[in-house]
Amino acid sequence: MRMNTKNLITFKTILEMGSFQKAADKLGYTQSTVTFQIKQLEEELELELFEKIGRRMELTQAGKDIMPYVDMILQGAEQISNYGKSLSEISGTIKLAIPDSILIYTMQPFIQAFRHEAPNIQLVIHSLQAGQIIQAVMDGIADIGINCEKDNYPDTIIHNNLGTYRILLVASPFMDRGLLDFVTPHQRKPFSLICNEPDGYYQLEMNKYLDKKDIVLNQYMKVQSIEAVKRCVMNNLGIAVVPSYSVEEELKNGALIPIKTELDEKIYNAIYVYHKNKWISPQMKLALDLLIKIKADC
Amino acid sequence: MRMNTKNLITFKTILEMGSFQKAADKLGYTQSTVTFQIKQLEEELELELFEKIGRRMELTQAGKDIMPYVDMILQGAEQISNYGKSLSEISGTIKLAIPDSILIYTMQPFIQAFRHEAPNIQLVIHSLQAGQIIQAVMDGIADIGINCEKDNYPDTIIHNNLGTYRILLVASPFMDRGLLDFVTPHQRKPFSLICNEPDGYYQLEMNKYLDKKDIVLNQYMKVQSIEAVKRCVMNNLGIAVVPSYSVEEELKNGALIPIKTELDEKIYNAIYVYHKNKWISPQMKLALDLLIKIKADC
DNA sequence: TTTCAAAATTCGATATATTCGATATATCAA
DNA sequence: TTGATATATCGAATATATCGAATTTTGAAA
Repeated sequence: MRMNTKNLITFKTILEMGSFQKAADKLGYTQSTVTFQIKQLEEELELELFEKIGRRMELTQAGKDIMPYVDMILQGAEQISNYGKSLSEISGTIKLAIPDSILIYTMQPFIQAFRHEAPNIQLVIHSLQAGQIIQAVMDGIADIGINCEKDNYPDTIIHNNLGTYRILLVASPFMDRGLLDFVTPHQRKPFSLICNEPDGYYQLEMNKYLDKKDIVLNQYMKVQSIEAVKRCVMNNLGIAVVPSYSVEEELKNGALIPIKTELDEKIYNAIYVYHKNKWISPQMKLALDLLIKIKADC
Repeated sequence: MRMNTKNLITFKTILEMGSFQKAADKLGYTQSTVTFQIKQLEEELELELFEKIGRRMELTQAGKDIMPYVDMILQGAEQISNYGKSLSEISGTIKLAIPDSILIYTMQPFIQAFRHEAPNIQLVIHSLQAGQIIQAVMDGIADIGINCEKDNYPDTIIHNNLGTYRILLVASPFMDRGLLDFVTPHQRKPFSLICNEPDGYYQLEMNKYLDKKDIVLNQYMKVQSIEAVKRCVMNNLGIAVVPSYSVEEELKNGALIPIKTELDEKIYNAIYVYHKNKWISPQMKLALDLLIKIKADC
């Protein structure tokens, strides 16, 4: 039952970095020290943690099974080391799983608020395929996931809606209205599609739609930010695909106009999910509280 | 964030034993080693754990505050060290708080079953006043409490009924029926009150009743076990106060007869309680499962 | 007040544990 | 086979933990 956090941290670092050598580099040890520490840990726990598969070290079943308890120990140690510290001082890590690109924009207010409230908590963002989010949360790879699906969760997963939004195609009000028919198929359009993330979710959805309709635009134009996208569209440099919430203001005051497409009705949800059985650390509580707060502000 | 279980165990042992010296004795260290370990722990955690109040070491507020996390760490370590072991091999401690004496009898089947299933889990039984049970569970002094009250629990406490029973005054069927009026006040009875636990709950309740009625018995007679009590009563050596469940068989076959008192209607409950926010370790789960199983068997 | 006993602390000596650096071994791919 | 990559082993240097003896602190008894 004798055990120390140093060896456990080395153990976790090996899993994170993928090799003894890289863990040694990260932790400032030599590789032989890491080998020694793991051997010592294995003796202390009376368990084999790794087995050599070829030139790779792989976690044994026992190693996988004890992970929740290793985390329990390290979490406990982390909480103690944060004792008495204010929100702006506490450290730790929160791992978010977010489906590729699209939702980053939605999450911006959250990420900013989080960094502001607790600058020392490391916010690790895994960008994953939408289908892998739940798995990541179930496996404990991510503490919190952001997902699009509204239903169909296993009951070990707690989920809450953060808001709904639509994908819109927008244009400048000075654009020739005759060119804005995006329903009739087989067209060639003499203007650009402006975007900031060509591989983003909106973009891909819209591309699929345009492909299906065989509507081809002049060229693609990539700019830095979604703000830049909007300004370009307002200056009639082309049209753009945007999430509805990002252009609400401009649609209201007429700086931008929506283009009718058959994608109009497509509604998306931003849902945050986390594992039911996970201990909610103060760090995680802060993240969840902020998600709810940001939602209320919208 | 560097920390080891050795120092934490020493820390916990000091609290348990009440002094550095006793902790050193228990753990097989010298006193100076314990001092060193605590000093080291304080440096690692960057916290003062003890303050000298006179010649006594008292836990600081910080010391109290971090206890849940210390427990979290030691629990985690315990689970790892139990990994792969069968139920009969796993170790650990479960602390029960039981109101003085009375319920020990009711708990006997549970205690036996528990010892049988997991002989290496130490079952610590705190005998407390009924009023202190909830507090003990809330303070984390006890993992599971057994209580008599049916309602009126704070919502941090989970409670479940284990069974109900009554207090009975029993006599031999050969006893002169004329002597068995325990309702009319101011009587002197020419026989003994037999009991095995003079300070037990039943006994005290019955004493109160007899005092109020001013019914005085010949003498008190103390025997070893509740089984002995029953045998004495059957042999007409006197009468006894017993919980109803312990004499069901004898009442049915007529070996004993109930004496009518105004206590007849008094119903007691055995309720087990535990803290909602506590992590339910496999050891604790076993205890809770057995409590439910024993209940079902009754 | 003085004295005593029960605790905790300090400190030097020593045994034990940790880390490094160099080298050996194993595996895969070319 | 050779080169690249990865872990294991071993001895020496260093750091840490423990003990035991002497010291200090404190409350209570004389």
